[in-house]
Amino acid sequence: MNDHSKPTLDDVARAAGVSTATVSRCLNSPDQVIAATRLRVMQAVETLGYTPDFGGRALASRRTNTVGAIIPTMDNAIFARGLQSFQETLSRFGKTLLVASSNYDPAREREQMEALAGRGADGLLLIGSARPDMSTDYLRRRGIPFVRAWNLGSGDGHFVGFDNRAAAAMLAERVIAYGHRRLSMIAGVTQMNDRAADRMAGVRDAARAAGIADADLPVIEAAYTFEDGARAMGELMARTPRPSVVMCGNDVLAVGAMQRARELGLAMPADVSITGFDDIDLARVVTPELTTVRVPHRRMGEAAAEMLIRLITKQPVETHVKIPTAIVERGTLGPPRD
Amino acid sequence: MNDHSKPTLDDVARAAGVSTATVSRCLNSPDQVIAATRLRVMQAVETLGYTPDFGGRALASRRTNTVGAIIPTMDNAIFARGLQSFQETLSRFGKTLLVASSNYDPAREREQMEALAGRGADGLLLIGSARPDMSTDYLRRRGIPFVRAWNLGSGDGHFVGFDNRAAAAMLAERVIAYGHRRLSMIAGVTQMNDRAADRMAGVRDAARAAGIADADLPVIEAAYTFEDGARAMGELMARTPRPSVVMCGNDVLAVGAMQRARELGLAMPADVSITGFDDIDLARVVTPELTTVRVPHRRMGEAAAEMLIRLITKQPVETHVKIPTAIVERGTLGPPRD
DNA sequence: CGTTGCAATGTAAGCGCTTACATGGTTTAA
DNA sequence: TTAAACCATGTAAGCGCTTACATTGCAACG
Repeated sequence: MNDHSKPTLDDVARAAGVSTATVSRCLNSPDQVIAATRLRVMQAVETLGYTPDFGGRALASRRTNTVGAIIPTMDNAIFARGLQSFQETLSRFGKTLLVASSNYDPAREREQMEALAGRGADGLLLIGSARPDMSTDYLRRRGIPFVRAWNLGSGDGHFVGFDNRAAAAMLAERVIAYGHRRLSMIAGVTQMNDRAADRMAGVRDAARAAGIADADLPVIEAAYTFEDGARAMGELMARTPRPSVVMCGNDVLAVGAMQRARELGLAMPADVSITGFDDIDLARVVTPELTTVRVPHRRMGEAAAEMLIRLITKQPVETHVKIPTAIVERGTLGPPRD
Repeated sequence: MNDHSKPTLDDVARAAGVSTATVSRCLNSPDQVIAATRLRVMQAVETLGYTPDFGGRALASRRTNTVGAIIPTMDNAIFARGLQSFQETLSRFGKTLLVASSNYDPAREREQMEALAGRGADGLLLIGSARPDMSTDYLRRRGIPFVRAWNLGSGDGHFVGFDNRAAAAMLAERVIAYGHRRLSMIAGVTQMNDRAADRMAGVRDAARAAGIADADLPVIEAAYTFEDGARAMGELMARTPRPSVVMCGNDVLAVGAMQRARELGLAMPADVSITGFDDIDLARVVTPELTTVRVPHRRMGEAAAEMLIRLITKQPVETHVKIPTAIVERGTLGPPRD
């Protein structure tokens, strides 16, 4: 207590007049220790302000009850919701979540994998499947189970996600059904991001099926801030002929685009229609409310957690869990003016 | 490699034909090892897919280069920006950030403290200073330095933040200067949240100074989602006489309030003025753009990181760093109709 | 009353790493 | 030529914990 370095199991044992084994048992399986002893030990723990050292514990017991998640960015709401329920589900199973972010950079993601593996993560959650094989090989070699979420990979491994391509195509079909022929798209950066790439591919699929020429579907890739969306919108609106609709790779970009549209004095959807993807809270906050694709993030987070736990405990498990999506029509999509 | 359990230092040493000490040196102070040996070791590391075990390393070296942050919630953007620059600054100093969230619950915060302490955090970032003394005592007893951010405490310890009370008062003065006399407020939950409490106190200060009766400043506390803000707005607008301005404890609540105002067919600022606090990205995305208080989150994050590092390395350090705030007038504040 | 069995506790061997110290080989200076 | 100095590497002792196994004490049984 007056000693200024942190107390150890040994200190507690000495204070309580028992062996370190007994203290350890008190903490980990209290019913193996008789009540009187337990009380004495707990009191010692309390007065010394003892907290077990995680490193020592992990080293000795060879398990950590920790799982890691590596997300591209914490800087927007896209992953927040899903991660939250991932974490809630995990904690129902007594696991702790460690979150790291990769900034959409595969090299950084790999570093984070090593950091989490080194910290003893029992399993990992990754976003999407666009990454060097080296990275997943590393996890396989270390025997660390992982699930990939937010999209549906085709190969080996475990996925819980949705069909970004089909959902985007469906939305594009709806757009086309409104009579739009001069489409355009603000996609997320597609490199090393299969969600963005799939959404772009889906829109292209639908356009092609409707006989729309590539020239009538200009695509600009933009990073993940309002700013980026706004900038792309500016470029798109400067084109002639001007697109009558701007389909965005996610809601953040869409809101950025709306911002710019307003600055340009363009009414939505009369002058230009805009669509998003994800249906985050933001979508219902802007005026008019955003037409977008609803993705059940909470459900996906839960499913991912359950899958990962089954993997860790070596229970039988599905490899591909598909989460359904739905188009939510609100105020930013309407027929073109002409 | 074909062994399915993770490789250890020993495996690498054996593969490279050196001792574990040499491998360790290769990893931690490569210049102490001759190039030829180093190359051999690094190759072994590579082919085995070795990653040092953090627990073992921490145990042996008694340092972790890890700092922890406990934030109330990841669910909204209020802390994201500041945390991001906190983390960037930290990583410039070779430290890793572990983030935990407390859900605004002091007991949960305490648990997280213990979890992070157990994981060997060299220091901690906490938000605000409303928490049981027991919690900070615990950190002091373990000798773990911590800084509190987002507000300015008056007591002992280290703080980097801004004067929530003065800033809120200043904004309220501005509101009053526009001619408003029937104020109202949607505050964050003030219990165990000094930011929310201070902002409320600030508004009250200004109202009192202007001779506005308490009855003309109804206050509703709301949690931290759009929904909560909208609900509170509904209640406020149902009162008679109806307040001419709604000052919100943060931008998220303000945006929720705007949403409800719109549903009620109220024009802003003609029918009702609304103000926020924080100036997160969201504030410039709504229509009209939100009048709010700008808080330099990035700067605060940096300052907090620097302070914490000085604390950890036992360099001299200021105890109270005040970050300035500014009112940003945009479109949601105007004179009252009458 | 001597066994047996069991429950509570102690003993001690590591878990994977770092590092003080020991060792041996090579260079340098006298 | 030899001692001193130095460098690269090895040896081995722990860091704080868990846990298999050993020990103890006591109740229950024949």
